[in-house]
Amino acid sequence: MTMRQVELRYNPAEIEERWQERWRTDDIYRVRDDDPRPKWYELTMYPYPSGDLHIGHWYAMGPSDCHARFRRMQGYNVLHPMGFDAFGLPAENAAIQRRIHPYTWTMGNIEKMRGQLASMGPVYDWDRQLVCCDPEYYRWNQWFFLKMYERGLAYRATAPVVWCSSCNTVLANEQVVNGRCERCDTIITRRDLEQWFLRITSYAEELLDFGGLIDWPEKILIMQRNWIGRSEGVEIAFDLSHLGLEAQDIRTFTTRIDTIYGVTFLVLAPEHPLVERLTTDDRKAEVQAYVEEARRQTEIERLAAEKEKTGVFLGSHVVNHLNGEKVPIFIADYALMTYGTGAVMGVPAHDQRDFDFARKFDLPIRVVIAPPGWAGEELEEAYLEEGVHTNSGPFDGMPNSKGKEAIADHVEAQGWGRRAISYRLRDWLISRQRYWGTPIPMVYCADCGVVPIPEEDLPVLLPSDAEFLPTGQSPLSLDSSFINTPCPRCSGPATRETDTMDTFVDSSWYMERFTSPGYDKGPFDPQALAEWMPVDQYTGGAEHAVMHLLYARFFTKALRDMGLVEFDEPFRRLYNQGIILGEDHEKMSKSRGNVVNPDEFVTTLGADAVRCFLMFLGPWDQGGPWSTSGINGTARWLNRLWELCQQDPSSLDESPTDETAVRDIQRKLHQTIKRCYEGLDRFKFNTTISAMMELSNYLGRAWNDGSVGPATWRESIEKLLLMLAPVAPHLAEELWERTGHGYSIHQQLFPAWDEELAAEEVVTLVVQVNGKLRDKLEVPADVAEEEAKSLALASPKVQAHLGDKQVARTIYVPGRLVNVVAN
RNA sequence: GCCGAAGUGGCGGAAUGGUAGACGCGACGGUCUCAAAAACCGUUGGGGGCAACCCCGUGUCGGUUCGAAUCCGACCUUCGGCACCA
Repeated sequence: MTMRQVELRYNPAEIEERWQERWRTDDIYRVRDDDPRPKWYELTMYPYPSGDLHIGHWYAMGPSDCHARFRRMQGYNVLHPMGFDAFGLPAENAAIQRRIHPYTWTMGNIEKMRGQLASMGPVYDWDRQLVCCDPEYYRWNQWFFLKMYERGLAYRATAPVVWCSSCNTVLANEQVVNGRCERCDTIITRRDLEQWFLRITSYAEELLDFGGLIDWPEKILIMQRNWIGRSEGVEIAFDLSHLGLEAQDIRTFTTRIDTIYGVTFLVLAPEHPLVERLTTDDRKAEVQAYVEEARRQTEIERLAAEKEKTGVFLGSHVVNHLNGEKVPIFIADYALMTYGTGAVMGVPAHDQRDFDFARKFDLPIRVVIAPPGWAGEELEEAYLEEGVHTNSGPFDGMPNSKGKEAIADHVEAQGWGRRAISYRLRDWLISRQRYWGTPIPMVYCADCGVVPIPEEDLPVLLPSDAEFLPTGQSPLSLDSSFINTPCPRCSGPATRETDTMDTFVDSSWYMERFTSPGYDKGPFDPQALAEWMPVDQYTGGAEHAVMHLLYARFFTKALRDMGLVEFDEPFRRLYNQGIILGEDHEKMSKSRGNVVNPDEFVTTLGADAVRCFLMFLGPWDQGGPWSTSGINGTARWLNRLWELCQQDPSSLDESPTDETAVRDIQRKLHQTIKRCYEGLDRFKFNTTISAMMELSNYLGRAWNDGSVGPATWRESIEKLLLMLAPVAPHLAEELWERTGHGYSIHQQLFPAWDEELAAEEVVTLVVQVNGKLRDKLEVPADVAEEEAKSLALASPKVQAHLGDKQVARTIYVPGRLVNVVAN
């Protein structure tokens, strides 16, 4: 395929490099905390330093840089910083595979990416760069951890954790995708380990309150709401006292207490602590086999398309307090130990899963909520709708919506249970069996137990001489000089925690660190924090809808309760850009061979052309396919601007005779300013650029006609360049200089528009007959209704279409349309 | 299965109750050139007509309205997210 390419009249590489150098030496993007202008903090999610700035990064960062530049031109003091999410697994894999230290690998990548980022021509103030593998950064991770530990927000627990045998690491539940490791796609297994957790669940209720957010996509709020998964119900006990065990009952959680009389069995999660005690001798072998199977099953279960219900009877029974009935106890993998109490009351008539289970095991299906017109016949499937209580003792005849409350009251009065709220959200597992992360600042002493490292001994540094084994075992756990340390409390021999923290800890507070990145008396300078936070506009991919954003919100609330910050939410507004696809409209991937390398286009067509095309290709939030011929279009436009803006207006006639042409060009100019202002304000980059293209086309025609004077021309070009500045910063600066303006265009305000100049004097009045377009009339914009209607009726075309029909009514939309309704 | 987003020319898209297809790509025709590329000018939703013009057209079917790409209902398709949540 031969690719035709624009031949530029200018050398973008030369211009861009020169201006980037100039901006750097003049420090025009330095951000000052004490600037009197109103502040605007615009943040793009910082990238992982993979070593290559791909087109996806450009798509995230180019338009957000443009938006930040627009806010500068609106007169804000804009903080738009950049840093690197520098801890994480790939560095460790590189260490294992290529014997490069993760630090060396990471810092080398950062250097390379800084160069690539700089080639975009962004407004980043590099003095504020933040790299979270820097000990001066991660010491504060450790400090926060200690603060949380003090307040009971960090705790250690044994938990069946998800294990990826390929990454050799524990995964958070949230990091498992369809039973596979999110990162490497390996099928996961399970392991029991002592882990550190952060108690995000204590903030579940507050995290559901989005009141402090201004402009977040509804979609993200829905995802977070579903993720937290609040449900109201009743925790109710089933009696075990007849068995003479130390456990007197089994507690279950239900949202359908109204169906309690329909319980015909009980299901425990296979991992439930009571399983062993409740299994009768004759069932032991079968139960044990099932438990083992279930633990292994995470591997298999997701692979089965439609899973049939499985389970095993334990041999014992519980008693339903409400009707005194004995019902059998099963274990089944559809009961999850991680949700509710790990036990489910089985109501087959009114829950589809229970229904399927009962069918499979031949258990009774008792209707307790009668469907309308039900005459006692058997159900074909679970009945989930509203109905009237039946087979429900004293509650018979009551509508179940009422019964729900009445039964809950009864249960609470009898002391069998209580109303409760259950969340799907689980605590945040932060332990990672890895080297390349923040060491968890804890020590284990034989005498004193778990002892936190004293604050003054932070940071606990990662040892630089760690050994990386090809097995992927945690280098810290093999490093005796790291592990062995005197106990901070008794000075006796002790060992360090060898786990490091999830990298989401780093990103939970980095936006605060950006306000004072060099500060060493605390995680951030309280004054700078007060000046800048919260982030006014956060942008990034929707893939972080839940985890990162929820963790950062949690951190902020926890820090607030420690008195460290004074706001409730870290990100006031959020905007998610879409995904840039390959030229074949598929997701870019090496295996598809459709990956676009931005550097090639930067070299040949310039960063401005790449920025422009990424913004032009479609609405930013929808993403869309890259197009190699499409970028030619934007390059061609910039090329035309190069020519157009440098036309010498002194050759134009000083006193143009064509007053209308002058008025028309002013109107177009002011309409364009308005459209661009509003477009940039709302991330509508594609239509903003279209508007500028329309203006430049218009100016081009005016030039050819010679219909305007030099003053109008100069004003138009000047304002066009100002509008271009956030979009194509290099070219705008170059042309600004070449048109005799003072340095720098990036310290100018965005042009204002004049509503009167933008207003149309003559409008096209659309004339319809019965809703079909029949004529167009040029009329004054302020035409009166009666005038418009009579003009419309007088139109010969309208008359022709009316024939001998009677005009029933006439609709008038001021300045737009007349619709003649006739029959 | 559930939740969410989206379906408009050959392609990316514009128009969020009032001229469907702005802007751009591609294609076609022309200018320039020995020639090509680039650049510049013009045409470009489909069908009919010599023409003025007419008919059809925004995933499908129905509805509301003087008027629907836009609002409502049902369905189909694609993409993204979550998955036994008791």
